[in-house]
Amino acid sequence: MVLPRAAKTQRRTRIQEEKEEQILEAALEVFSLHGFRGATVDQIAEVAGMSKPNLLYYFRTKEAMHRALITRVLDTWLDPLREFDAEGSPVAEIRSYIRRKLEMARDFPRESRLFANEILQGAPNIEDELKGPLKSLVDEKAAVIRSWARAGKIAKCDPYHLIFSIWSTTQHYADFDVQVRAVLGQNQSGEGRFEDAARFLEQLFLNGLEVRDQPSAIGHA
Amino acid sequence: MVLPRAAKTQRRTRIQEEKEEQILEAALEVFSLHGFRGATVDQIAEVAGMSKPNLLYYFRTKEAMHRALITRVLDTWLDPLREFDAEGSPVAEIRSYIRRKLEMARDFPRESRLFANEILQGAPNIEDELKGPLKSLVDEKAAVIRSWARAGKIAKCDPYHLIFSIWSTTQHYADFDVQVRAVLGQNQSGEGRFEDAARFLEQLFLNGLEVRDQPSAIGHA
DNA sequence: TGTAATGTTTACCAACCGGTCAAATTATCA
DNA sequence: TGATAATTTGACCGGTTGGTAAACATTACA
Repeated sequence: MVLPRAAKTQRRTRIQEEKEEQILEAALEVFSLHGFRGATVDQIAEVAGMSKPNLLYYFRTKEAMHRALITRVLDTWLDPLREFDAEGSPVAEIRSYIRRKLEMARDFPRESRLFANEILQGAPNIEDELKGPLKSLVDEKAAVIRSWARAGKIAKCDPYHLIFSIWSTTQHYADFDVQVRAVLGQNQSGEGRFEDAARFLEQLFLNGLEVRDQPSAIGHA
Repeated sequence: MVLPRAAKTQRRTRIQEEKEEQILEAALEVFSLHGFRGATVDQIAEVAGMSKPNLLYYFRTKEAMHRALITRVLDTWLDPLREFDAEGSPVAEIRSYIRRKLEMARDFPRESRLFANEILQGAPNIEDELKGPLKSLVDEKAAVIRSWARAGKIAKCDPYHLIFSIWSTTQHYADFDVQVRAVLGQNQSGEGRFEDAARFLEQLFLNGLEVRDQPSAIGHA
């Protein structure tokens, strides 16, 4: 008898595990580049090196593939924020958070783009996950940052917008990679690019642009 | 005789001008939400309120529509950076640049998303424009920023990454709007959101997170 | 007004889309 | 080994895609 997907109570075959991995890898490649609607099953099948019906044997629909992929990526994508430690030193925590997010942008740009594509197109499939788990996690960490600010360990600021700005600046190097390369030119596109970005972002977030000789000459509004 | 598009030497009709505007408006709506491949001509035609063949009478192909749209948007999108004035006060220039970019993210989110979609998908149609006009403009402004840093008017920093970080933080509020709303919840999704973001970004870029009482206690690396 | 250019629509096409089906092939294990 | 279940494939389907042809309607203007 044909079991299109492994029955619920049955454990997965070795082949199933391998092929599903293979498919999700290919799906990541294609979805991250074209978004959900722009990606085609044929294309994913070709990248995965198997026939379309074979692919659809493991994931019955294009949407099921996308869902599986998004869920997995979203989970690992939030790891750096989870590690954000309330007990640690604020400066060290923020610096290492920036560094980790930047490393993820460098090492997993496709995951970043997949996520960006999804959000950009209105997040039709993960709205619940954004309003649920994501919001809870951010709320929790925002409270930590706020307590640091209240204790005078860092400047007073809106913790949510701080988190947004760390997300956006770091992910920019994955999502807008083409633009970054085009602007920097070939000379600066090498490995140094990553270190330059890290150095700048640490400076920006920890020290700001203020000239240190004139402590408070620059007010705001 | 049928002239699918206005002949080169002929000036454009009133109807031509109106309809092309109407089409590009609809195209912006659809392309910005689904990207190039994800958008369909039928959909654009429906939003524009005309039949598909009629639409294709003004823009012969989907790609021509997209190209016309991207070119126009890219041009106005760079206006704020063009206004960046070498003669002005660094603090005032940076602050007003942030403010203007943020206003554009608020008032023209579709334009921002269109651009983000294009870059995200590898910028197949505007690579030349990125490496040409865009790079030139950024190079020019980066030189200004560097001269400010050399003159001690602002802290020394990589001007390119500074520009990237202003782009990313401000455009984040347009491109990732769904996520921002989900995280902030309904209470903070109103008009105050914009002002909060503006206040935070000005603080971040002009003052940094440093506590002023201990001027240089926070080193980097 | 007449008429030629411009604008619009209906009907249509070939290619491609996501997905199905039944037959063929391969792995598993008593 | 043999039989049963798991995997793979080619052929195919109805719907959608970008785009075309030609008839029809409207505008601009002498």
